[in-house]
Amino acid sequence: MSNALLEKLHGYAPLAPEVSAKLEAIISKPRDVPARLDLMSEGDAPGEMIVILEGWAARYNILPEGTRQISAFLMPGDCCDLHVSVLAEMDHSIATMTPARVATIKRAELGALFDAEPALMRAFWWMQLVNEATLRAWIVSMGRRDSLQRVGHLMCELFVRAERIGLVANGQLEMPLTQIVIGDALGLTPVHVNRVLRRLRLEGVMKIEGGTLTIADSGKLARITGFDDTYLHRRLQRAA
Amino acid sequence: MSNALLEKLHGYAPLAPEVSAKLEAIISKPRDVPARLDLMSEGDAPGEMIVILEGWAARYNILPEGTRQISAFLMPGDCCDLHVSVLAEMDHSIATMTPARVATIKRAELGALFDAEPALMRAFWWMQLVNEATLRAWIVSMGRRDSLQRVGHLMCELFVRAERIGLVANGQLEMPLTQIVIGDALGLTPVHVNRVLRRLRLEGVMKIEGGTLTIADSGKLARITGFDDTYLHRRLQRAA
DNA sequence: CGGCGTTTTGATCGCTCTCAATTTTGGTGG
DNA sequence: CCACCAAAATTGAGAGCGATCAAAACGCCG
Repeated sequence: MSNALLEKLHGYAPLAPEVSAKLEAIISKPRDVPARLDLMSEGDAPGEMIVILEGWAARYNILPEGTRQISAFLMPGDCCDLHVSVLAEMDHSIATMTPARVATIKRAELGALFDAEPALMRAFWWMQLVNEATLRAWIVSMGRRDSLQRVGHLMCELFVRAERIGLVANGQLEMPLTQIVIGDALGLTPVHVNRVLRRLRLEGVMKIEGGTLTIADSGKLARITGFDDTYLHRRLQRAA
Repeated sequence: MSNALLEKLHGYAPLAPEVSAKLEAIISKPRDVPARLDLMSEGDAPGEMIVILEGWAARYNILPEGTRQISAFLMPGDCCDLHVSVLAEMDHSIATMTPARVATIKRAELGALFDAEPALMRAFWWMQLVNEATLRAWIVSMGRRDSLQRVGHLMCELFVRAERIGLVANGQLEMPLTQIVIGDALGLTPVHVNRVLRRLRLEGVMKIEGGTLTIADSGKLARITGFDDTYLHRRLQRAA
């Protein structure tokens, strides 16, 4: 409850209380950051690992033509680069999409804790695997789904992820992403995102209204978009 | 020389001879597999880690409509899922694109070796990071580049990767991918891939002829596609 | 209340898909 | 070595999805 990261890891693989406590001990004091702030910039030497505790962020690249492509959304409990610190410099940037609360973990301390607590390392590995699977799902969307399916699929993903961390209430999710941002994530223009959202709304599938996402007919939405949430919550193998 | 994986790891972070030897010791005897064979299928419980020693493979998903989306190409030295074995089942398939020679490593043995040789684990981590960066670059291409840039960018990536493992001779690369496969990777129809390749050929930028890729004007190609190879070969940080 | 960014809607353009047919290539068996 | 076959490459014509350009309405924050 007190920490979105702990909660998330726990959801992957139950952690002993003393392990949670050890992890909590090396997480820095949270700090608040405003919306639209770069947490890490392309070209930076990666420093400490950043954890999102509240709010949303996104990984993105700016192309020579000035267009932006978002390749991932980060929600509470997500980490900005578990092991990027072995690299010399970032190949993309990460910015907050909303005001956010973040904390940091020193890589050396996390590494030491991994050595002491293999279960923790396994939990982080799983998190990393889910991230990778999400990247692949993104590629599938961009390559083989039309605009209606793309928008719907992304909303399905965000909804399921939000649900898992307790951000969904009454079947509704606070949706801080503008249509511009959604377009930057899906390779669409904001104008077209708008038309797609209207279509989904008029067909009674889902709507974004007043900054709130409501999925009216999840069955129909899943059918339209081909959404299959298994890539987000695969179970751990029984034995090591 | 004897093993593409060792060679690749060595390129990332020089390994002591005895470490290489230990790794080599747990790699199974290579076996030959024909082209278009699934090495792993979606839904399978992941077993041992597979290493490509010769030939090309690809990760892919089949969508409900029957279309295929490829999300990665695997070349000699690449691994089919370093840590996927913590998951219950594969969320995608991997198939050979050419006749190939592969070997396997038992996860438990690799894990034990990681514990004994941190440098080896770091090398594998780096490999994993490059894979992730490649996925992100793929997303950027799909979202923000037109067909000409997409095809050119993919060829740049494959060329650089092939170069690094000694597959390029006289500025030429044996290119086993059909236009159908290229289309499945880039979200384009084979017909359009064909037209794009013709344009690139007529403009004297690059050509695929007789199963061989030749980059005639790499500067022009990089300019057209916005290719920046830093995501493929970032240097390790000096100190831990 | 003013201003700016976002959302919304309309009209038109163009890149890529679709459908279709032909040519070329590579592999196989006689 | 040649005939044959299937798969891949190539080219053409036309359609459609999403982009672009433009403008108006809305909402939020100072």
